[in-house]
Amino acid sequence: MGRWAPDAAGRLQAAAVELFVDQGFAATTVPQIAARAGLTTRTFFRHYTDKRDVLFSGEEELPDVVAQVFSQAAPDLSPIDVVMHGLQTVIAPRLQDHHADLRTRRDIVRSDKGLQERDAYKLASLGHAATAGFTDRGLSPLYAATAASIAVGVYDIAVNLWLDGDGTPTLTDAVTTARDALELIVSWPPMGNRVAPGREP
Amino acid sequence: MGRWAPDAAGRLQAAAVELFVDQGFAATTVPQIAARAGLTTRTFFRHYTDKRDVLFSGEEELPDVVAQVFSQAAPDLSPIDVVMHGLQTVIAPRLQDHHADLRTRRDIVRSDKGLQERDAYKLASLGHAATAGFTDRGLSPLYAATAASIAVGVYDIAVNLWLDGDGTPTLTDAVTTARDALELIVSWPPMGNRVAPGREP
DNA sequence: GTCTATATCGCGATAGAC
DNA sequence: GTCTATCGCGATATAGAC
Repeated sequence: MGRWAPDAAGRLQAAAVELFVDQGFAATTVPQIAARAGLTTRTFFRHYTDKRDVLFSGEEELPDVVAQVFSQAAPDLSPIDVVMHGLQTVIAPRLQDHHADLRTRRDIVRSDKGLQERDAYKLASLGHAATAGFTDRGLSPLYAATAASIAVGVYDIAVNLWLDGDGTPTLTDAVTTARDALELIVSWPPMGNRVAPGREP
Repeated sequence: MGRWAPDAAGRLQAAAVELFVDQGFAATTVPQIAARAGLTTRTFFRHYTDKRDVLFSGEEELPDVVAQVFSQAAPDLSPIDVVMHGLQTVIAPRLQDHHADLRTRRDIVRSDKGLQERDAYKLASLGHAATAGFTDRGLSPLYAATAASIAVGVYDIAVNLWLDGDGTPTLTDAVTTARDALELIVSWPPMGNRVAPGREP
């Protein structure tokens, strides 16, 4: 392509993030974004379905990535180990080099309710993909949904834990931390069997 | 009797649901909804912040309900038991008489991506409220977020399980079923090679 | 209640790339 | 030529301002 400057989508995204950081998401209009990228409003909407979408590009692949995780996981792994295997070997490597960008993105998302909605939806979509993957492995709908819910929870908590810090510990470490927390909460000693009452393990 | 027919919000909601079922969410305009309720577009937006909001009224109270759950729970309950106690004694009773309406609503929500986004956001908001509740009980941020994630997962899975059926088994039964599934998945006997090193079973 | 900004999208035209 | 990305115009509806 020669008539047009290359990577229109990328330029639009860069322009959008700059403007969002600078003047806020709500105060930024699509015409502003398009103008800064040297394009028209109409072209913006050809690359992104709406104004929020510019912050979520690249995440449409995630369902495919999830499918890839399940196709690679050994058939005799426990559901939790499938989750851990997928997060450690496929998801974490995709994110770990973008700590700063992801943190900037998280700050923008947190500033606007509409973006938080889209973010929550993307997480739920991940869950649906995981449910399908577990169903393919032979789990019942109930167990598949449960395992997927755990997967989404561990992923979300781990990523946010990782973004709260400066990148170390790594996302891989955070995933393990989140899984350990999950197992601890689920196996929290009932009040009758508690050895050391009142102590948070 | 005043100058206006009573329960404008209720009439708007009823009109909206009828139109959504009839012609779909996207194809229904706010002026249509308002006209069917005998009101103006402006009045619609005085009662609901946007077109989607008409399907989510009554859920703003949920964070308050969650706070109520935590204030009522015995201080020595395990996190999971707090979740179970809250779902069984506070949440389930509020929903159990609206099986048919909630199912209609779920069908509408599933028909539109924007509604699914709002739905996912509401669930995430519940999670934030639960995180705050667990933090108030003295849990660390990590454990509070983990317990809240479990709470949201059990709630979501239980409600959908309940709505998949005809109302029996009850929502209370579904909550127990969801918790049992969670414990089974988490304690699934390990069978394969571990990806993450250093874990003691 | 009225007025208006602006998000969103359909349609036809255009300008190079192959 | 055909294909694809872009442009320009315009229409509609949401949503908020006055």
